Amino acid sequence: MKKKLMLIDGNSIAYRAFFALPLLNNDKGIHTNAVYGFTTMLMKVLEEEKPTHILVAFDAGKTTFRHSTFKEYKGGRQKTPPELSEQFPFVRELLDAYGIKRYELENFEADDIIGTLAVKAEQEGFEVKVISGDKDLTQLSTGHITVGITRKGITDIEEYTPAHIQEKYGLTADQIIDMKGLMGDQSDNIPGVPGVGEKTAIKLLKQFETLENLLANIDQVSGKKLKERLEEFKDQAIMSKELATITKEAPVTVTVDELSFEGYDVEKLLAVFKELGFNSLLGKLEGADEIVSEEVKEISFETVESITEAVFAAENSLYVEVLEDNYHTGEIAGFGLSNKNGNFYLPVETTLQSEAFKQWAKDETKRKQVYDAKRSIVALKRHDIDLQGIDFDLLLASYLLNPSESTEDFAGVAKRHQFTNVKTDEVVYGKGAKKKVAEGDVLGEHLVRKAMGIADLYEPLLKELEQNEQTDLFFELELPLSLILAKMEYTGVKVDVEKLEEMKAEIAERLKEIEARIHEHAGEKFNINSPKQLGVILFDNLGLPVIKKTKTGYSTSADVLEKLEHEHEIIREILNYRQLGKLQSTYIEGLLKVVHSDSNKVHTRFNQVLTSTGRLSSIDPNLQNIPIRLEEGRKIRKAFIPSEKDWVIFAADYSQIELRVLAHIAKDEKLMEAFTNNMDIHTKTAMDVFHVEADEVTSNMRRQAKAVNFGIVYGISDYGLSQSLGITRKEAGQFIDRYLQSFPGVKNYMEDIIVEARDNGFVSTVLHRRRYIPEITSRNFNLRSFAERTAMNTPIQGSAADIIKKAMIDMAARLEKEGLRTRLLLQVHDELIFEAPQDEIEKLKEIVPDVMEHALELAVPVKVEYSYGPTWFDAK
DNA sequence: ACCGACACGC
DNA sequence: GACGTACGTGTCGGTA
Repeated sequence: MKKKLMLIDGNSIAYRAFFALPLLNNDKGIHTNAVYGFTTMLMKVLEEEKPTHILVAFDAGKTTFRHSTFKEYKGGRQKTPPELSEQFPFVRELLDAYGIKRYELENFEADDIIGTLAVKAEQEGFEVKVISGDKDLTQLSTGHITVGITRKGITDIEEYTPAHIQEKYGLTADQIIDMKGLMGDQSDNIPGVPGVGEKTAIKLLKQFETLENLLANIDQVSGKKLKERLEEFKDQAIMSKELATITKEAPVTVTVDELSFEGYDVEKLLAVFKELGFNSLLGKLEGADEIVSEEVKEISFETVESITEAVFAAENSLYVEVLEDNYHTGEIAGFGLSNKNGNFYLPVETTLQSEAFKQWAKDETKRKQVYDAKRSIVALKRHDIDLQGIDFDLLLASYLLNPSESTEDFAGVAKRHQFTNVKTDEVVYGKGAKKKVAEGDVLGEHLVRKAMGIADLYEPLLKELEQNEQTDLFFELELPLSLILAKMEYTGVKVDVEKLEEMKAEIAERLKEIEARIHEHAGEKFNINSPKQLGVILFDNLGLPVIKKTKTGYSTSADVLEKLEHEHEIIREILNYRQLGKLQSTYIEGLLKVVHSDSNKVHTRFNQVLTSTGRLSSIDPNLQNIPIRLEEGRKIRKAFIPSEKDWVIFAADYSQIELRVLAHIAKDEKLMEAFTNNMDIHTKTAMDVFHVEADEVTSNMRRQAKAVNFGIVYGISDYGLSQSLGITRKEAGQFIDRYLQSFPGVKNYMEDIIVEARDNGFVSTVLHRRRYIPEITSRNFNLRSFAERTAMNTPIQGSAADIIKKAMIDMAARLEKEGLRTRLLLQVHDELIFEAPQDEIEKLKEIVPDVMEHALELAVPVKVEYSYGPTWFDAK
């Protein structure tokens, strides 16, 4: 096996981790963010690189040999924050548990240790991988030494090979130090030549190759000022280069062979992870599963073969297990039940046939606490069992307490709330192809533990909700909504399969023709769906100009192709091919795959516990992204039809709900006035941003205003806006500034909400939905900016989600009250789609807008538009 | 089995 | 001055 040495710059990675992550505390009040970041980075690189040898190098003491050259070296640096210093002993402890050697050397920096060992190892035939957060290290890169520099956060690593350096800077790795000599390095207090930055340095080095050669030929430099500067700071440049040069001859006392890595000691490492509170990482430790799973305490439970009323109590924690993700098709595997009578395992066959169970299930006075109410309801409903009286959903409660935490498996959710007496599903059932229902007692015990977990967490989670003022949000909004969603999903949407088959045949024909023409243009056959092959055809063979690159090659995305449209006829064909191909594979074939053949219906699943803003998502099939924008795609909607003869599809959507919410939250006078007067909001925005009258707003101005409004609603950056408008970032930034000047109330809101997020650590919606935004205090500009946009955007998007959710609940109640047969089928973020009997249309025209518009009262009017027809396509 | 590129909706 | 820039779902090709 090839020997591979990994050299990690310990100080640098710890620093990066510390500044990239929010200040985490473990339960003992020790800060752990740097250790945590260090660990995640380590796990990732061990997994990816599989090194045979490793060393983590640290800086030793304050002074190094460089200080004798320049006593100000690294001067002006801020003191290491105590919150970070206190973490270093834990980093060392962590490395020891990993069985990774660490090393420091008096008078030398970690860089020098790494440089020296890298060269030694390369000479001994090793592949060498260096990991640091400091770009200086890239100078070490050679054919066998690759330097990985952490990018965003700490686990995203950019690989610097000589080729990559050449591509990025147009320089060789050796020239990196010449560049540093010229431009200096503020963080190390290396002066360089004042006025010379990266751009100038690269330009000069391309011409003169080395600093020495440049300084010997200053007369050939163009630019008077530059010449003078180089002349004046000649010595300083030489010294700077010297400071930036990593020595490859440090008196390192370890040999490369001593650094062999034998793999970590699982038990030791587990102990360290536990001490630090790294619960989320426990599961990622290979071999840890067995150890973790051994730790659950013993429980006793009873397997109930024949159910009588006596097993149930007034309050019951019930866990319904469906192993498959898709509970519309997957079967129930069993039940766990926990109440004051004891802990019970109810095997699936007997339970589903038990009349006692059925009666208990539908008795709403018998209270049930569950995990994932919607899943439980639908799974039971398929067996004609009506589950009523649910007054707690652990999954839903946990989501409301922190929507950013993932909710993949019971054990993970429970553990977050300190219930650990349950194994993960993966441990019990296995994963991937090996996943299967556990046998009798093993299954029983697992399900009982889950029921016990629900029982255990019921009170504490209610209390937490109460403390967050989220009791109403839980009981009045999300829990009732889950019942409505269950019904919608179970009802399903009827699909015109014949229509889809027709479209499939027609599109297949057209695709074939386009494909032939594309191959004709290209002069050869290739896979048009492969961006890689397409890139070769367009940019290598046809020689079209390269607009954008991805990290794997040429970009062939639609925005790139649109810019090339006039360069070659093939482009138009490819765009058409893509459009039709998307329709065919995702929407026609994809939809046909998930149609239930007995009913010709699709049963999506709405994920109620996924997004951090409070929106729903939809899968299997995703019915929230059915095409509408382009006419060709919109036709897909013709295949969505009512499930009963002579019924119609009735669709109602909120007009500009997010911007109305913004007007409400920000109390912006002009925005409120615009909505009160029922103005076209994009035209109004254009008038204010461009300072023109209504009749002077051109279509282009309106288009730009619309994009700005879009940006406000989705929290995009100036860069994002520049991309969508095809303008520069600077211009986009100016647009945003002008917008904010035009709507000072909005500007104030944006400023205030950021302060609020910083003070509280979270932002809230009108119905007290929360989203924590720890990165808001990050010292990393990117993370912080992103967090700020999140803080601005979440209350807007989240409150809009609150409103439509409330409308769904009110709507269900209203339909019930009016005795209508109309059924709610879908929610698509700002619209509700129903199927309805013809004779209820007139009634719906009145009540649907009424209910939706008054779900929550805002400071501005809320407007709903509706339409209906024989298919979803016609409801436009 | 997983990742990146791409494309659809809001 | 660079960083890398709404989210969620699904398909495909390419590689493991």
